[in-house]
Amino acid sequence: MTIDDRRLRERTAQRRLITSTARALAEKESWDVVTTRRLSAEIEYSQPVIYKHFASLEDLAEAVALEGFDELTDALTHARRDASPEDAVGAVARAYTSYAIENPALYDVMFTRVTRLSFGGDDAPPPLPAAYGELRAAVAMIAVERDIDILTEVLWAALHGLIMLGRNGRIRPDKFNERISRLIDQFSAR
Amino acid sequence: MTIDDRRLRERTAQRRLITSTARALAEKESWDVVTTRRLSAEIEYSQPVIYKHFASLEDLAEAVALEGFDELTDALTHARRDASPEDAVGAVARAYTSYAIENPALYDVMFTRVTRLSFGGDDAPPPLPAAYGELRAAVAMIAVERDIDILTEVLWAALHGLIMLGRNGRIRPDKFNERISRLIDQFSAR
DNA sequence: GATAGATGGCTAGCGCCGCTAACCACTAGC
DNA sequence: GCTAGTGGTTAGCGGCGCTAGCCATCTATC
Repeated sequence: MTIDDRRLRERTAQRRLITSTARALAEKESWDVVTTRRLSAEIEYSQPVIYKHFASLEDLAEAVALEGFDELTDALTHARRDASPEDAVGAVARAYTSYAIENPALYDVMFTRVTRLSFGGDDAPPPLPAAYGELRAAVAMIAVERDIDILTEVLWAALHGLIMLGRNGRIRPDKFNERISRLIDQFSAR
Repeated sequence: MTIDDRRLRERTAQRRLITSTARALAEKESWDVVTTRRLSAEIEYSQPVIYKHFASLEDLAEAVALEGFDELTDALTHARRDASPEDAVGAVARAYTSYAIENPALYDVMFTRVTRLSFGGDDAPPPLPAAYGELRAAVAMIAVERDIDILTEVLWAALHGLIMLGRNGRIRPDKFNERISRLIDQFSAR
């Protein structure tokens, strides 16, 4: 089966070439330029090759987004592990926003471009509940008598909102850290 | 000058026909179907007519978005006026989310599709700071010793995040009111 | 080692998109 | 009644996502 092994290896390598090139291109320029023609030029294969791996450009974006959720979960896990229980929420929140800011195009595809991915149902891809779980575990440290899930969702929404509004110039570009601190303060209260 | 008057009237009427048709079409189906061809069919004029009013489809979307900010400001103003000072933040927050949920496509174009609109600079179109001002005025009622702008920005981000995450199935579809209540509670603390 | 089939990749093209050039009918003013 | 100008049209350019159909090369069988 070594021949089939090699073929599978080559196939997955080509798939990774496509996703990583798409991601890099989006990060370097924008998702708008990630077209099948441009992408095929970047990977030095013709357009139909892309469709051997993904049924549509939307599917490709979804695959990239899932990679992002894996990475994000890793970042949150490390942040939580390296912090004391009472600082966990703050550490995780800062790790979350850092990741979003350092990978704007990726964050964009994770939360704005791809809308098919759902966190809730039983059919949710594993990386999504995993990322949520990290956030939730940190929130649990300070929840006291409050509903952990409600609190997690609200905190998450606030972080997401700060990132999105900040990105589009809807709130002042500076003062980002002040806002995060204020947010954590408010959520630690009571 | 009655002839020029009539011409101006007809011209602004046609412009309004375009923007309102675009908005209705987006709300009925999606912004994806608001193409120059489809839109021209809906308004029963040819494509180039659209370009007599707007330099690009992006400009048209921007015009629709600005209408949205005007309406949103109105909604917030009324909510604040009809509430007691201590309930103002909650009332405005609920009015904000209601407006977003009742006009999903419009909210989408205001905050996601159109990214050129900036709130901060001196060149910001009036409707934007106006909407922000309403939110800020409500927050001022409960700010006590906290920085009003920081607090407003964080609250706004949280509302925006709740709307966006809720819309894409990233947080549980029910429990929306619980989250808003939790948010207001946390921000009223201290 | 020749042959038949499967595999990986290509070219070409369909129907759409945003946007524009060029033209035409009609209106308004002298 | 002629001349401008205005409001509208048709036709087309380059680019888009996606697919049909073809070809070369590699694999497995005899």
